[in-house]
Amino acid sequence: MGHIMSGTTSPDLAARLRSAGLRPTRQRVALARTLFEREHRHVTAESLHAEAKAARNQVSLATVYNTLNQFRDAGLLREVVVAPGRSYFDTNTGHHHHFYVETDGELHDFPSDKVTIAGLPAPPKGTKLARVDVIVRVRR
Amino acid sequence: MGHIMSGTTSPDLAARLRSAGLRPTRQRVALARTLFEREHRHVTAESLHAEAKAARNQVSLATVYNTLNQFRDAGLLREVVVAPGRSYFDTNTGHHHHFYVETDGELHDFPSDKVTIAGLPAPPKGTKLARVDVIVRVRR
DNA sequence: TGCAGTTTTAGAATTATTCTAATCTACTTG
DNA sequence: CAAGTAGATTAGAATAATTCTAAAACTGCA
Repeated sequence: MGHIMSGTTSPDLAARLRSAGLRPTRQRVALARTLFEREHRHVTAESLHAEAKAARNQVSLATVYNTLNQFRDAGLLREVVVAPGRSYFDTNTGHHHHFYVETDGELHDFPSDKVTIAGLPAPPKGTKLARVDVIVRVRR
Repeated sequence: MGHIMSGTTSPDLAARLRSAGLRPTRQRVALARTLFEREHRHVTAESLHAEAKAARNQVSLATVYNTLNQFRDAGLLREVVVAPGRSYFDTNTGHHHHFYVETDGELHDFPSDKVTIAGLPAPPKGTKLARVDVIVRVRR
C-alpha cells in the first residue's frame, strides 16, 4: 500500500482521471499527484498553486481553478465552504463533517459514522436531499 | 402585535442600536427597519442595498456592507456562509439551522429544538466550541 | 504522422468586498 | 442652543477570489 512513485508518470492516477472523463494531461496528473498520493487534505486554489510551483510543476493559476472545479464535478474532490471569500477543497469525498477553527482558518475532518442527527424536518416541497453538512465552529 | 410605525423614527430601533453600541444614524435606522420590522429574513449586501434604494432610502453600498458587519458583530444578525462568493445575513439570531436549495440559492431556516446531534467528537486541543451549524443541502 | 478537438495559459474581466480620505452628522460640553 | 469632535457616510479606488477570452500547445485517434 501507498508505494509512492517517483519520477515517472503514475498509471493509476492517469486511469483514475480517464475514468472520470478527464484527459490525463501533464498538469492534471501533477495536481492529482499532490492531491491524492498522500493523506487526505484540504487545499485552496492558491495553496495548491503555490505547492505546484514549489514542486517545479509549471501550472497556471487558471488551470488550478479549472482542475479543482473539474475534480469536484467528477466527484474526486469535495468543496467545503465555511468562510466568506475562500473555498476549500477536500480530498476526502466520503461521509464526514468538519471542525472549523474560526480564529485561524483551519479545517479538520471528522468521521460521520459515530454522529447521529435526529429530528431533521422534511426537505421543502419539490426538493430532494443532497447532503447534510455539519460544521462545528470552534475558536482558540 | 406587529404594529408597524409609518413615517416617523422608531424609538425601539434607535434604542436597540444604541444598546448595541451603535449610533442610530439615519442609514442604520433605515436598514434596521427593513431588516427587523417584519418576519425573519435573509439578505445579501446587494439585495439589501437594492431594497433600500427601492424604498427611497439613500444608502451607499459601502454603508450597507459596514452596517451588515456591525450588526453581525453586535449579534443583531448572523452571517451564513453556504455557497462560495456570497454571504447571507440572517435576522434570526436564535438557535436554528438551514436548508440550502443549491439549484437556486435559496436559504430557509428551521428550528433546532427538535434536532438532536449525538456523537460529535471533542473539539481539537486548545479550542472551545463556538457553534454547531447544520446545513441541509437539497436540490430541485 | 496529421489533425480535430481539448487543454493550457497569460492576462483581461467580473464579482464580492474592503479601503481611503474627504465630507457630513450625532452627541457632548459650555 | 452653538460648537467641537469623534464617529459615520460616501464615491470611488483598491483588493481578492475567481472566471473568461482568445491564442498557442497538447492529446489521442485515424
